[in-house]
Amino acid sequence: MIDVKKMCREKGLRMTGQRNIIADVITEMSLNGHPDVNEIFLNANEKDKNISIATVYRTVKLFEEYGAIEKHEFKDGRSRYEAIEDHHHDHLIDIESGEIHEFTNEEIENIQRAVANSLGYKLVDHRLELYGVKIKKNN
Amino acid sequence: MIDVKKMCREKGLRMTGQRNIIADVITEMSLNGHPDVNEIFLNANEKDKNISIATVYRTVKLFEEYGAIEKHEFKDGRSRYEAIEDHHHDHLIDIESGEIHEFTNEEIENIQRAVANSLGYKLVDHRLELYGVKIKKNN
DNA sequence: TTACTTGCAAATGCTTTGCGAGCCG
DNA sequence: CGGCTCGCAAAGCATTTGCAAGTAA
Repeated sequence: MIDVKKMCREKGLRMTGQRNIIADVITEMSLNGHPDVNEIFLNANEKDKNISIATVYRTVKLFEEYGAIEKHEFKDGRSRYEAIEDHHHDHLIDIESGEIHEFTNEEIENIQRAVANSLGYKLVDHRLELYGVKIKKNN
Repeated sequence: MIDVKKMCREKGLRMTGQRNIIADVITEMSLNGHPDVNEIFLNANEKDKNISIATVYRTVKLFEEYGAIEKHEFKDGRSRYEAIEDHHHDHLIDIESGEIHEFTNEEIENIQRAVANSLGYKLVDHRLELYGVKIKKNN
């Protein structure tokens, strides 16, 4: 996983107290999840009462523009974020629990590129989300 | 493409004047696009001034629940709809023009199912969108 | 110092909903 | 008739933004 604070600082983003805390919170929460803005806000605000949700919105947008975090819009309506990881991956969402699993599949990536080309396009972005229910073993 | 009006009627949905018009409009517009609620509203309202946007929202939700139309939420923020087609397909969106192309790829479908299974899940839904830019021939 | 940031509250944009009137079966 | 629908306007929700005060470099 990349270092959000470091990357932003190196790219010239002014790192304020709020931004540092928000970067820490996102990094931390990315370890086991894909937090939405409100969850990020709650955690950040706990560490510094002087952080508003407007700042969280402005900051995640900046971090995303600086290529330090990634935004996802799954079917639950809100935007979720995670620190950029070293390798690209897609997601499988448990529609019963909301649990999110990551997976990588090079084959799908290749076919996507081929499909885009066959339609006369250069693939610049994509979205692949699987929605499923846990398979129960004993029945 | 399925017959929206017929399917809803057969499944017992009360077909009012407004619903019939909205069904017609969506069927028509599905022939060459993926209209959003406002576009559907503008067309429907033209045929019958007595159709409000609230009714369009309520109606597309119903049609979707009755399995007659499909809802898509691409990265442009609003919901887009299209009459259900005979064969499943995914979409490639031209990020410059907004143009939407449909494609089918059985291989990707199979891999998705396999990936879900390998994670212990039964695939019940998925979302695959490609975003690209047109390849220009002469340069 | 000086441009960039922030918190607050107001404004957005899309979508949903309460309510009383109207319509379908 | 009786419940389902409708239009209207108000309400919701997530997100954005104007502004005056505060802050990093």
